[in-house]
Amino acid sequence: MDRAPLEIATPTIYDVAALAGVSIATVSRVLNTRGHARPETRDRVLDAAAELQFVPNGAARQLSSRVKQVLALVFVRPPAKEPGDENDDLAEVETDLLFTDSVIRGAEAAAQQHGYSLLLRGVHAGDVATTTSLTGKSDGLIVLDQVLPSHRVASLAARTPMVLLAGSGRSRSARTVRVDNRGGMEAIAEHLIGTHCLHRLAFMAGIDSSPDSYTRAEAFRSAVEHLGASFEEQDAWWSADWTAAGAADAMRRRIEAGPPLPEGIACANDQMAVGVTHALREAGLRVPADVAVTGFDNIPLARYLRPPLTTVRQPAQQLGAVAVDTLVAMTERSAPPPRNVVLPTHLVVRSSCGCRTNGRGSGSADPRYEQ
Amino acid sequence: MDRAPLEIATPTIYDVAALAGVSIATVSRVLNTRGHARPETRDRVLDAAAELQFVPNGAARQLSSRVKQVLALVFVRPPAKEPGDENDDLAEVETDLLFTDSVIRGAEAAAQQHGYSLLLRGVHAGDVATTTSLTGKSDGLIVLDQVLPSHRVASLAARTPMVLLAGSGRSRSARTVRVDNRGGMEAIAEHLIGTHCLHRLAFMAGIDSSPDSYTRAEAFRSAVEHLGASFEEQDAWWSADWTAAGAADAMRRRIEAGPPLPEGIACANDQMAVGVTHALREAGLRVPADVAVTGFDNIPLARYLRPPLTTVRQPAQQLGAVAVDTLVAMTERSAPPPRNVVLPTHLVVRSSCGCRTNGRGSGSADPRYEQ
DNA sequence: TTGTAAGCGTTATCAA
DNA sequence: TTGATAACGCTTACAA
Repeated sequence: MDRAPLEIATPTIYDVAALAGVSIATVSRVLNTRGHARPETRDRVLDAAAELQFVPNGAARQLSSRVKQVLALVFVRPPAKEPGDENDDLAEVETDLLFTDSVIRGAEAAAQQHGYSLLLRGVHAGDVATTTSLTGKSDGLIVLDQVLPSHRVASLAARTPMVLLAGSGRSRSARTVRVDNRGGMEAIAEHLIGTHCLHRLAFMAGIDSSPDSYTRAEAFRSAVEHLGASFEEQDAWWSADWTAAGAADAMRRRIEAGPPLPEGIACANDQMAVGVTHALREAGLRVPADVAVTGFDNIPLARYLRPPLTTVRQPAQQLGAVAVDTLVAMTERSAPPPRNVVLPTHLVVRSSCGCRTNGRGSGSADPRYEQ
Repeated sequence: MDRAPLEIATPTIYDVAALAGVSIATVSRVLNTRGHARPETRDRVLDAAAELQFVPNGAARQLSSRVKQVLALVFVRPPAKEPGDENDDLAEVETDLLFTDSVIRGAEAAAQQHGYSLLLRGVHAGDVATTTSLTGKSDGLIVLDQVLPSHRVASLAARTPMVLLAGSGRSRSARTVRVDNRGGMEAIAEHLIGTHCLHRLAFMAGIDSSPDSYTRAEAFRSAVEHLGASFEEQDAWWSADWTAAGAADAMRRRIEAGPPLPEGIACANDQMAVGVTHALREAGLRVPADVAVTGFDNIPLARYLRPPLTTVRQPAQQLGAVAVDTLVAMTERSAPPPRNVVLPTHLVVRSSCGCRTNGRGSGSADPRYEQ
């Protein structure tokens, strides 16, 4: 308590050894509980380390042990906006990346369970240099969709453990983890057509360079046609982004173009479903009475929207977690990692498709109701 | 093209030097563009590095240069749920952490601009050990609210550059970055009382161990009383968490407890405002006609809710960015970092408070309308 | 059980 | 302009 605090800027293992009167090897062994030490020396070392508040230098440890205990996650950051209208744009960007956030969260949680930390890096699409440099700082790479062109993926994957996330799943060179987009959209199509007998359908897509968006659009279109409903070219709108605002704008334009409007609109994510609903309502149209609307993702607020949103649940956090598990398996060679993983999606039926929900009562907020 | 690819597991600077016929010192100089090299040797080195796809080992570089170019961000992860009802719980957890996600995003973006990566680590509240160990892997620490008890903060801050985020702002030992919670809640109180002449008000708080929640509750209560409206003990509900579901439950319980209900309910975040609105509507009450509801955060979907949510915008991304800027200033001693930063909040008036919004037309989706 | 010493792959300081 | 060579702080044989 009244002891003068030792003033060593940042103590090394040598300082601890000196204070405890042992060699650095002993300190290392004690601190890593490797080998056996006499209880007495053990205590001396521990005391010394505590007194100096010793924290091992990560770089040195990594260099020596050849293991970094770090996994890097690379994602695409939308290009920076002009300064000025900053705040509003930030809000939109935020919407845009909700999915990435969930993946990050899941990955971080899984990494932690394996004893790893997550190194985060947003890059511009195609930025090979920074992606590559992360290789030197981590034991393995998780690369989100759209970060690298496929030939780059191949050459990187040859040199370092790497998992490709949420892409088309077509890479031959890297392990891949993704979600069953196709199954989800087929379920939506079946529901709209089979249950609600809708015939004229449309799709609101996200950024058109995204395989996720493309796959969902394609799956929906082919399911719709296969089920005998129509899907006219005019009604395959492509919004500029994944946001509610972008979708609302696209919907307004479509409304101005004049009737006949489709009877049902499937959106590539939940935020866009919100935007579409908003625009329809502005124009005096009712959802779902006049037009049915569905989403994709099942964001937490989906069940509280009006009307509660029918959507597809995709396990975004699990996506990140599985990627980490795979990467750890590759790095530690503990178990043979699966080559390609496809996680299931589930239709979540609420009211925006036209299904009746007991608007009062606790029904609509009860997960059991939603299957 | 038809050259046999060199097979070196992971090439070092020695391999590059050998291939280029120079010393490792020269390789290092060329690659870091330090000092001058003859163009000819320069090219030889660059070619060799390219051919081997050389990527410097981060650990070695860090150890030698004493700079890691890594900033760590520590946040509290809610305790893990029991396996079993996994999916639904994940959805809730997700809601809960939106704020943290934004901070992370802002921090990552700022870090990147300074040339740093972000090391992410979720911990359980009070987990000193892992927090400390991050010290060894990074140049500085950003510690989110609730991670460490204050005496730990002090001792850690003495040993490593560190910024405390979104806390009470009371730490004497560490730099602090937070948001003007008080100003935001005062604006809400003034609006509800001054503009809408409401007299019986209530507050829906988040987790009660959170300084953010506490500060908002306190600020609202004192503003309300100062303005001559009433704030009765019975109506200071505390929901178990920050989620829509938790708030809906709390609201249902309050409704069951019987009238008189408050005329206005201020919530500590937007998600809870959604839950409160949902529960009120279940009970046949109209928002805002019967009860006004407000939020805090201004999440992207807020303007698309029904009714569009009156709330307080807080610059979550900027919070993370400022923390990083401060940390970098501390680490590089480039500029004197500010000791305590308080970022402004802004009232965003929409309709859930009782203000009229043109429900049709583009007004409600137009940011300019909202001040 | 403990200590000595050889790496780990860089950067950086000297000489040459 | 280049090349030896000494750190950097740790882990880990190998000896004692």
